[in-house]
Amino acid sequence: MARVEEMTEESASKSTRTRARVLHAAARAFRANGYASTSLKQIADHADMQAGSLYYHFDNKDELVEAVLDEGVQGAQRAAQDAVDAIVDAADPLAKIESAFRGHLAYLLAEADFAVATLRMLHQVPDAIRVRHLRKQRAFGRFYAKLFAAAKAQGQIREAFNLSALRMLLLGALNWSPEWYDAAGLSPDQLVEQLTMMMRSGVMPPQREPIRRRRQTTTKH
Amino acid sequence: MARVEEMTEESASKSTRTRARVLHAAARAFRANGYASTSLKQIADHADMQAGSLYYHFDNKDELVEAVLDEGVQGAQRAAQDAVDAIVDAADPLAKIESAFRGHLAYLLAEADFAVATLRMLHQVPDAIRVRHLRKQRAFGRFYAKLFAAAKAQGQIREAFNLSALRMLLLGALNWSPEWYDAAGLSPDQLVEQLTMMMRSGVMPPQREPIRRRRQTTTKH
DNA sequence: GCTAGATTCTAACGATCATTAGAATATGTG
DNA sequence: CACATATTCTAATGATCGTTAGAATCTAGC
Repeated sequence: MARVEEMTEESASKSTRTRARVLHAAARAFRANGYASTSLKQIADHADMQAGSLYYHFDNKDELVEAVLDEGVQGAQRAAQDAVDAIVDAADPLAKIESAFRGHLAYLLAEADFAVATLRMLHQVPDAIRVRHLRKQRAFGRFYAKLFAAAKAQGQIREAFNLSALRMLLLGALNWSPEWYDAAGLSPDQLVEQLTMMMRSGVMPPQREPIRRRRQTTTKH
Repeated sequence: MARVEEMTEESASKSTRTRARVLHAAARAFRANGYASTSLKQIADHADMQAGSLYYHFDNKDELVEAVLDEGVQGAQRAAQDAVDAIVDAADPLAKIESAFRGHLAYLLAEADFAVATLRMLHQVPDAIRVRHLRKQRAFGRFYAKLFAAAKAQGQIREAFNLSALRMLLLGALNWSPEWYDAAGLSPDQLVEQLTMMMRSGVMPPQREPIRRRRQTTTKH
């Protein structure tokens, strides 16, 4: 339950610190190879132990992977929540969403082992684990849903938008970014700025004539 | 090389048709369980054969998974390309992008076994396969890059946008949608409309005063 | 430094799985 | 029908891996 970062501090007992070391090793290995093709030996190698010794800290592979999943989703949620709490301007809900995105993406890119492993392994883990994990992910979804509902209530999102679809599209853009992000280009905050710039006002330059609405585009025949 | 749909036609030889059946079975199994934890027995069950018989059509598991990956990326690219070719209005590059999105997403949701298996397995397959697959994916990326470059050249995308980041964010939104899409809500085309509506003009209602630009939002302390 | 408890290691087990060789069967053609 | 070829099946092999039990080692408090 405690945060992984806390578990690595000196004050923690040896057992707790070793457990955290194993967890990081597991996250790294799971991120690289997925669930099934990551062997306990690989994890143990990363953690400087023998495979059998892992069983002193975790009952089995499933419990280990579930701990990684938990940290991945809860870490992202914590990062987004903290970023929202830092926004004081209650009159600008869109700014809260943008701040959540910044915190969220910063976690995705910084703690990429946990975050990416979590996103990638969802469909590889045993059913019981996936069901429990999806519950936690939906809680995270509700957190964002509230932010979007508030923005719409304040008139910052047009009626034409389906809030659920809009939210999932934007979160998809975020969640996918670790797959291609390369620091050589933009910083994480600059990347979020690209996303929020589009979200707020779109990509097109300001136009004089009313925006051309098109339901169906011209097609050949 | 031939399209999978063609391989199921009566005209094709028995071997070719069986190969297509195996490919579909593999896509379904790989989508559900990922690469490593999908056994050849599971694939064979879906295809009504014995595991050993698969080897008459494929040299090994790797060749089978690579065929699935190929179909997944090439099918999506074909769908997007065909949709673009159907647009006649060369003066509206954004309309081409939107049409590509429609074709692309339609494939993602319709041929979900291949498309989703491909997206999910990228990081689970052996290195050599992943390297080859990434090459094909980058070709698909260049296809979209040209569309975006044309839109910017025509002044449909503001200078402030980083074309590469914008493209990857939007494709991320698309690629992620099979993870949550549920036909109960919007149709695929309606979903793309939500995305393109945001892309063109953003979520905010038209405003009298100039759009408030904010690089940094107010934070506590 | 002795001792009990905590932690890690070693060595084996049983299960699963990709792969293979050869036997068995199906198919199309004369 | 007969035969060659194409296709599928059966059964076994070897490798990998999660898991376990018990021995070995380390650690903290007296």
